Amino acid sequence: MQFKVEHTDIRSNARAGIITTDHGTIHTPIFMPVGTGGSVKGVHQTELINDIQAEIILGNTYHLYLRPGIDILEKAGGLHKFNGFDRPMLTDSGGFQVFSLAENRKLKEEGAVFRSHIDGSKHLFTPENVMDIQRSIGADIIMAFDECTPGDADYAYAKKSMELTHRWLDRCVKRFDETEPKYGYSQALFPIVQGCTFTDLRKVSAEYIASKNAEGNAIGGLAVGEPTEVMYEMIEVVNEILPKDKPRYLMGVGTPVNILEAIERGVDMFDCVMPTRNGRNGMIFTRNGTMNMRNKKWFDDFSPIDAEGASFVDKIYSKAYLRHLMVSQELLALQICSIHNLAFYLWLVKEARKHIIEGDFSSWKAGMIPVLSQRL
RNA sequence: GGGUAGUUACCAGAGUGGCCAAAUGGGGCAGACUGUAAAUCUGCUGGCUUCGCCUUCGGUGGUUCGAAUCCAUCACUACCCA
Repeated sequence: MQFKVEHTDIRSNARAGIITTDHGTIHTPIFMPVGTGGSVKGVHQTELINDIQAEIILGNTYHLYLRPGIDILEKAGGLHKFNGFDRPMLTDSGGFQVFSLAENRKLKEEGAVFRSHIDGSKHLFTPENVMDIQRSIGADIIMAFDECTPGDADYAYAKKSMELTHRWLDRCVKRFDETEPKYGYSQALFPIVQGCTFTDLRKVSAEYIASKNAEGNAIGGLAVGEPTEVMYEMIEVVNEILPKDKPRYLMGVGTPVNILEAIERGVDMFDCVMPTRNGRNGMIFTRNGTMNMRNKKWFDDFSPIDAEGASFVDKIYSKAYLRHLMVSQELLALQICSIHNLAFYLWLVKEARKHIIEGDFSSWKAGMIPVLSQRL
């Protein structure tokens, strides 16, 4: 994997770059649609490529390990072969599940003992086997196994948790270096900064992560309950330290506004379930604000879903029709909303990139922020 | 023509003397959702000048301190017998 910064904004830390992987190039800043179980829910590969123009998507170690299981993925020849997406992919390590499945897991130095959300069976994730699993899944970018510290953790817990993540990182790196890719193309390992909402911990963590000299670096443990302003502050603190010549990935974020704010602070990569999950729940993001497609007010609005939208669904379907589909619980509603939202997110980062290159990112962003959070 | 069962809020359907503005489900309205245990979850859903008041349980008239609940009668619906 290679990364090249093409342009850096004059007034901010925003930058435009290119990541090159064996499965193709990624133009940053980029948004990565989340396909936890090997599929971006409700969206075909052709739509991802042609309509949404996704350059990279995510998968999740925890979910893929539980189902279909690593044997099947190896037999398939890796996730790319299995799901038919021939572009770059990234797998999360399962670290987030250590956080989100908190009631069903136990943390130890060795790793995390989980109970499967599918059948209740017990499993152990260690930095070593998580590396092995991600070798078998075969994503282009794989993530270190971390503990995603809750946003409201106290200092003592946050410190302990961060230190555990660092020790786990060392073990991840060791195992990663000892092993080879399984399918003939290279994989990059990204470590993850933790430290919760504490500036000094974030600094310590960023320095530690930077010292690993990885091909890219991630910021984790944000947008997990802390105030938005604190999240921005943490991004600033961390990006001050993380190397400029490596891509920075802000994990799990976020709203369109969050993304522009983070781009301004030097983040290059994003992923979030929001466009797909909220989409399935009837929320549509547009460059003019958001709409709840279940609301009565759309019932006789026959205008296109999004007249300025980037995707084909925006023009061929009306708001009234989409509301009807949503209210009727038609599967097509979920697909339309997911495709629209992902296309919008990809449009947003592409537009940001364009303005970074053209040199007017800050003023463009300043104009977008108030509009994006409007409620239509 | 005779018999039986029934008629409850937008719909379906509990409730059979006071704790009933009335369970539950659906529908409707609104909100939430940030490295996906999420096509999910949470509120509200008779009216009002909302610590209270008013109007509702097919219609009307009774019994009772008190009725969606008991009685009479009328109307309608379903099924059964002719």
